Amino acid sequence: MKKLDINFSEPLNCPVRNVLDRIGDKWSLLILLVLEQEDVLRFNEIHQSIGDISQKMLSVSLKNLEADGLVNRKVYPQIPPKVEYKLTDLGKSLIPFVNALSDWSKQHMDTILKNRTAYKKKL
Amino acid sequence: MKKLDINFSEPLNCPVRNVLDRIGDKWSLLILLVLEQEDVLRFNEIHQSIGDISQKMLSVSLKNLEADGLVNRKVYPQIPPKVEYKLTDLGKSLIPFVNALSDWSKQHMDTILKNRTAYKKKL
DNA sequence: CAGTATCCTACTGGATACTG
DNA sequence: CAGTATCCAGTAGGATACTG
Repeated sequence: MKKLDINFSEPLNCPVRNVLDRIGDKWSLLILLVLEQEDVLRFNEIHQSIGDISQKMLSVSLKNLEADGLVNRKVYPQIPPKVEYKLTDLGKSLIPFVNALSDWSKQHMDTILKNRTAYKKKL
Repeated sequence: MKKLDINFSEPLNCPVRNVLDRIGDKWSLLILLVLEQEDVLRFNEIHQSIGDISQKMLSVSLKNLEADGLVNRKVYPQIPPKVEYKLTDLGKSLIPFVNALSDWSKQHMDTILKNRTAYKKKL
């Protein structure tokens, strides 16, 4: 058997797994991109920007992003409460790669969709 | 409310969603990276390279990648059967972005893990 | 060798209702 | 306003056994 340089099967050791576990969920990347476009947003602003995300998932995703240090959460102690979210520098540093991926997808989306259709017909 | 350039909530219209749905699963990217390192691999070689993937998930993931046109599947009609997998040009074109993401992750993994620990303590 | 088929669990994420 | 709490359904994915 061929020996690989990277041991992909060791999740803790594997950068791909590490980045994907955070990024590969349904909403995190979307939230990062929304925050990048608007700089600072409140909870409900993100909620409405994304549209079809539930309050629960927005809350969970924001917590995860905050825990990883990708998003900053600033609470204004007032009533009614006001909370602002923005990207940290670490979060910002990830954006170019996400955009690169998004561009690749834009470029090849048509091809991929055609491939899928053709593949189904072959079956 | 602020108006966003991209409508993220339209999955079919959203390149981020499109690329993520294929990429964000547990194994697809790993398979692409393994194939990139080894050029051509048979089913069981991929299986053993990744280590902890089940036969089922390898089969499913390979089918998806093949359907999208990212991986080529070549069958040698002989007994016992022999099937070779390799990246298509489309598949290869995705690799640099995956590697970029992987590099970012390598660079910041320690920071992120520390952030997570610190965040937990705050709770 | 290269998969399928079947069963099963655990987690993701949605809907709804409630709260400081 | 900015969330929690609770319940629930669908699915991703693992274990095992089997097949051409």
